[in-house]
Amino acid sequence: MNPALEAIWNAIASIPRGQITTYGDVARMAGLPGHARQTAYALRNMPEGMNLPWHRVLGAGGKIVFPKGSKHYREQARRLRSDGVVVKDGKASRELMVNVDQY
DNA sequence: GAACTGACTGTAA
DNA sequence: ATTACAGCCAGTT
Repeated sequence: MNPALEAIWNAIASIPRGQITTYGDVARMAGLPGHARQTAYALRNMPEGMNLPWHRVLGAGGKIVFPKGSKHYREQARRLRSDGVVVKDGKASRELMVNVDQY
């Protein structure tokens, strides 16, 4: 298959609950620096069955890349909050998750 | 192989 | 804060 995509999927799967990252970071984790868009491609074309925490992947600065109010946008925001991540005005923050982890 | 495309990113106005 | 634009790079036309 495509080893690059598998590396990316693998990297995403390794993101701990309550933690967030960016497209560029995922690419770097997968050993593909500068391939942020490849991460996007991998997410877009990910198989149905594999339950990846795709919602923990955000754009640079921790912001949701989908158009605000779009279906995907709401979905991602919901999942993030479900992870204990604070989402404010399209941007996700890890600040409160520290507290969550402590309890 | 050229042209386009995009769940990206950083810089500039 | 918002918008435009130019790099970016693999995949698809």
